Amino acid sequence: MAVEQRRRELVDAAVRVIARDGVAAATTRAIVAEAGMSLASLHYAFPSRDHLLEAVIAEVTAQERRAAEVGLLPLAAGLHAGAATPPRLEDVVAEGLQRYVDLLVERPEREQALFELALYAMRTPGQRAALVAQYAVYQESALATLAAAALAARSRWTVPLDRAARALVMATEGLTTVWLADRDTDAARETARFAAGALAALAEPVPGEPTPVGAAAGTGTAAGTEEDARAH
Amino acid sequence: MAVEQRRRELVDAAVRVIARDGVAAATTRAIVAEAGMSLASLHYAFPSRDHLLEAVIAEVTAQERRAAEVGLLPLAAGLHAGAATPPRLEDVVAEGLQRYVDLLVERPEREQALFELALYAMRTPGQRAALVAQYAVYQESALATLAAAALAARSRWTVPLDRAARALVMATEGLTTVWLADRDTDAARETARFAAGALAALAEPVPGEPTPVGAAAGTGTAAGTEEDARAH
DNA sequence: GTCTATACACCGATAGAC
DNA sequence: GTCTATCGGTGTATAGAC
Repeated sequence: MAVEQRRRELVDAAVRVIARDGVAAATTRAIVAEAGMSLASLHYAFPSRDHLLEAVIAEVTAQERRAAEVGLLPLAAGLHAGAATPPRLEDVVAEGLQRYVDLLVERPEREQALFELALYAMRTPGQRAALVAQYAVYQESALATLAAAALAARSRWTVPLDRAARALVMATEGLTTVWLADRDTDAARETARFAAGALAALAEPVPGEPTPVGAAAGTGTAAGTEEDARAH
Repeated sequence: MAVEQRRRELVDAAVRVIARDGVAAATTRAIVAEAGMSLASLHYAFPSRDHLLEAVIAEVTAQERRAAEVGLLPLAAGLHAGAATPPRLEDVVAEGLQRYVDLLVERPEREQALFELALYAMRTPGQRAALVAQYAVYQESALATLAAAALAARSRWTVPLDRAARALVMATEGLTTVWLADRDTDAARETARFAAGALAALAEPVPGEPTPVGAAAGTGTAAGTEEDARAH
């Protein structure tokens, strides 16, 4: 087997173990058992466990990026469709955050694993770069999402977009942390709506465009917005 | 030595080790070395490492509660002083969040340790109760702080207070997570101000009271607000 | 390249002398 | 109550046969 292929399989196996049992349980033995190979193969493909985990962080970061890009597609599609009365920005953002909560409730292990990996990276000297890259992806995704959302709602941001994006990342991280602790989904949805309103207040309608009248909730066209903003 | 005293010393030692080196490094041996006692003493005072860590979580939770109560004092003092023109609620909340950022920048190990303990509790079956208690304290502290802040700013909340409190907890957790990852203090302060504005929008001035005119920033009387909201 | 076997350190927990 | 000494298990990493 090619070394590259073996590396990929090991990383995938490590991702599964970490999601299921946590970083602490992701021992070299547990990972090779999951991958169905021998212990020595791991040290042939990677010089150490830390190097393998570094590759794991890079891989999940890349996955987040892909998920964010895919998540933007339905939003872009919604742009072409409804040219008459655009949805309210608050509703677009809220819909996206609700989608994110769906994702969170559906696969909490993934979010928890991402947190554990981030904390592991904070404690491990050589992993800071990987950690920074991870959050840079969150920030970029949030930025792209907010830009697309404003376009869909015929609005423009009244603050520098990176500031709004950072606020969205903060909200998503906070939402995740608290939900992981108390598992109160209803409360999380409420808080998500609050965050959407707060973010939407940072934008204004573009003049000379058709403005949304009333609550344009449920148009459905602009769905799928922020599962990407943080994607996980 | 009394067993109770020994337990206290072990818990304190464990807190120091965890803050310095993380939960994974808080082995029984590392803890007793920090406490300056023998390995057997730990198992005399606690039946297992997990039981000790449970006591650790309870202890830091109690510390958070005390920190929150102490943090409310200056706010209450500010109430008596400035009866003329109350500060704007947004400024009161912002000031408190800035204080929290100060705390975060000053002692990041503590915040990181709290996250690690929370994740440990999520993974360990018998520790869910301790985890829920931890976040209940955050929620209570946020609630008390927002109530006091509204009083100081002669305002009243237009949404159920527990909803606003949860939003504050979310903001604080998100602020912490992102800052721990990227260490961008300026961005954190900016985001904190955004969160303060968003929260203040959930309240309105109490009619028949003197309303604040202009930006009443820098009165200083209502300082020390939310280091308590999440306290850590 | 891939395996088995193993080195060596450290883990949580306990036995048993004092 | 407190200690030293040690058990059984598991961790990462490697040696060496194939």
